[in-house]
Formats: sequence, structure tokens, C-alpha cells
Amino acid sequence: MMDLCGFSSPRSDCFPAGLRVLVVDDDPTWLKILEKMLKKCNYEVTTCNLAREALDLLRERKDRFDIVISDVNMPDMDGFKLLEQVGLEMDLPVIMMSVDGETRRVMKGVQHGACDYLLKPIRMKELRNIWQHVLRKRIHEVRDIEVEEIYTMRNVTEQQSDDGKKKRKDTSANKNDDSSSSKKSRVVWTVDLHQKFVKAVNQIGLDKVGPKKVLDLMGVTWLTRENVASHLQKYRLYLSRLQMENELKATLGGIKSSNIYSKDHSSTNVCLQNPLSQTSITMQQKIVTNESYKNLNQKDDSKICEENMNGIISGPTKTKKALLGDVKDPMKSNTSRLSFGHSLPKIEVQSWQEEKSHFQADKPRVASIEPSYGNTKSQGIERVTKVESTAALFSVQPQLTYRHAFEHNLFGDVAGPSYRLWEDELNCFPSQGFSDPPYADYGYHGSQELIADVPYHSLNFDSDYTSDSLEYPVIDQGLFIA
DNA sequence: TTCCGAATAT
DNA sequence: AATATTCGGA
Repeated sequence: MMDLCGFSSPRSDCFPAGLRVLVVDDDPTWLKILEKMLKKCNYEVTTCNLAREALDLLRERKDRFDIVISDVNMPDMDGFKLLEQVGLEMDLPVIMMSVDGETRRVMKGVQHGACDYLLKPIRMKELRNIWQHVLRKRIHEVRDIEVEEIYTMRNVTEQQSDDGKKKRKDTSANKNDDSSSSKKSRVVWTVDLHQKFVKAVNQIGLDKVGPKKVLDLMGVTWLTRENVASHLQKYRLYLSRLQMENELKATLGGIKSSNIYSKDHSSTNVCLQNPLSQTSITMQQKIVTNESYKNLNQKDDSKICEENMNGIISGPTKTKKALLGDVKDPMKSNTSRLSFGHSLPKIEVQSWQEEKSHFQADKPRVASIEPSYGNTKSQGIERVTKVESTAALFSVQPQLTYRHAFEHNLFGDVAGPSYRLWEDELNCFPSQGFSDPPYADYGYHGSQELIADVPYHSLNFDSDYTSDSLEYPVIDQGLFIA
């Protein structure tokens, strides 16, 4: 087992004690109460009644705190915003809290990366254990590094930073660290990241995009232009493919039936079903790429998107929030559903040991899964550091990928699905299944697993999660769909 | 020189 | 499949 004291946790000597907690709440009363309670836990407490202030504090010295506890409702800045910023900039575990336990909000919190969500009134017993999140994160970090080491053992030489180019400044937060020597971790384009990307692209305009501009706009320090370029390339491919499908559909007789690519694997084939489109598209792809890309440009793509979305999403396409809306739109295309009707595949938790050996064997870093959907040869879910591949369910299957993008989410490594904050889309959640989500009342309180032998375990969670056929929303990851 | 993007490599 | 790297050309 790991030597828990091994990782350079600041003050690892007496670990849980002295945990540096930043509490953010606009209500001074709560602030006081929390402070008191936290101090009773032997934590080192800093309070703050303004989110912005908190952010400043955090930015000032990002290594000054171990964990943040923040209220959700605050006048100066939405708690979620804060959460997001923190996740982005320093990657500290953040616990959210609020009085209401409204499912949506909790979910939103979790989706935004909260590692826990506490309901007020908060009691001691809920605070006593918050250090686990810090620990969990550390474990993850260590593991990530090990994994990377193993994974990239070979390409050691690497580019020596020859001249004084602007080197990425790398927030130690982002495990992008290339410390020690030789690791160039691959960028994982999480939904989150991709969102930023698309947002930037849209802002610039398809006609004027370039990796550089996008990179700048995205403001993700550790990304490189190459990263973006690569992604952009793929994105363009995606767009043109998208457009071609559109054209095809149009050609084939304006049947704008939404269900064309419906998931019914075996069902009576709809006249437009894939075989044709598939092939012809692939065949043409190369040729058309450029052209169509340009066309796409000229057509107002929001239109296109609308077309695509018609019927897939219930209700009219919302145009509010243009940016974000547009962002996801293209991805919405007929290639996916908003929700799908299978229960979440089962995740079998592996122990650290097992997993590790997996890596060493250079075996697929994939948890055992039980895909419940059709034809897929997909692996369904990954719960490990890198996402190697997403199921190639182009036409039909939505995918759930569990990415480490959610490192610090509530469930530790068995993260939530990687759908992400499509702000307005929470509507799309199949409400029935969620009346009693695991998030709300599940807690880590009292869980000992961390210090036990199976750090990555999510005991109860698992059963909770899988037992019922909760349906999960699928956010199209367009791009991630091959 | 820096940036692009297609092609190609991993 | 997803991302990185290369390389000829603006």
C-alpha cells in the first residue's frame, strides 16, 4: 500500500490536523460557525465573506490552502463560478454548501467539480472528514505521475527547450507538470476544455481561426499551440463531416426526420439509415473538406445547428446564451442523443494494486465494464487517468466517459459521467430517475476507505449508482465521437 | 521569423 | 481513435 505520508503533503507530519481551509460564505454567522467547527477539527481556518476576495486570496498564494469550502449563494459571485475558477486555476478540492439540497444544484456543483456538497446546517461530523478530499487528490496526483512515468518511459529525450521561448508556466495544479525530467502528457480534451475551445473558435469566427488565436482566447496556460492546432484540425474535420451529412440529408429528399439516426439498432430501417451515408461520406470526406468547411462558414452555423438539433432536442433550440449555446450546438448533431435509455454500466472497482499492475503490464487502463448497449465494442467507461479512446459510436451510441477531468469530484476516481455544464441542459435530465440521486444524501462521511486498503474505492457509491437504472444524460461530445 | 495546416507518426 | 509531431509553405 502506499505510504500515505510519503507524498509531500505540506505538513504531512500531522496531516489532518492543520489542514488549511478557506471558508467562503457571505453570511457572517455561518462563517463564524464554520470557523469554530473547523477549528475544533484542528484545521487552520481562514474565512472570507466575498467570493472574489476568496479568489484573490487563493490566487495570491495558491499553495496557501488545502481545501476550500464555499457557499453556493453569494451576492458578489456565484459559488459555482468560484468553484470553476478554482478548479481551473489551482485545482484545489472544493466543497460546496447550501441550504437547499435541490438536486439540480447539487448536481451542478458536482459537475462543476465540487468534491463534495454539504447541506446546511452543517455539523461537525461532516467537517471532520473533509481532509479526505485533500488526501484523495494527492493520491491521485501521485498515481498520475507514476502512470505517466511508466507510460512515457520511452520518449525520454524530448525537446530540450532550446531557446528562451515562452515556456508554459504550468500551474502545478495541472498534472501537466513536466517536472523531474521527461514527461509530456497528452492533452485530454475534456468536455470542459473543448467547450472553451469552441467558445474561442466561435468568438474568432470560423473564417479567421487559427490555433494561436484560439489558444490565446482560451486562456489555458498549459496548452500549447500545437495542442490547439491538432484539436482544431480534428474539429474542422468534424465540422465538414457534419455539414456533409446535412447536405446528404437534404439531398435525399428533405426528410428532416429527426430520427434518422435513431438508436434503434435493429428497428425497421428508416429510409435514410446509415449504410449509404456512411460510405459516401467517408469517401468524399477528403475531397470536400476544404470546400465544405468554407461553406459552413458562410452559412450561419447556428442555423445548421438548429437543423441538426431539430427533433433531437425537445423544444426549440434555445439561443439564449449565444456563445455557450452555439458552442455545443455543432456537437449536438445527429450523432447523438441527449439522453439514452440504458442504465449506467457497471463499474467494478479495482484496487490500486490491481490497477497498477495493469499499467505496468501496459494494459488498457480500463475498468471492467459491462456495456449494456448494442453492437458496441466499446469499453464503455474508463475510470483511469487517461482516456485512451472513446467508444466509436458515431452514429448511435452515446458515450459515457469517465475522465480524470473530474479528478476532484465527489466520487474521487469513479467520477461522474463526463457530461458537463451545459448550463441550460439540466432540463434534459430525465427527471424521473433523479428524484433521489446518489449525490444528495450520499456523503463520504464516515467512510474509511481512504485509509483502508482500497483508496480508489467508492463503496456504497457503486451500488447506488448502478443498482437502479438511472438514466444519464448524455452530452454529445461530438468531437469525441469519432 | 512565426504561424498554418495537411500529412503522418505514435 | 485521439493526440502529437513533422514539414512545406505562407
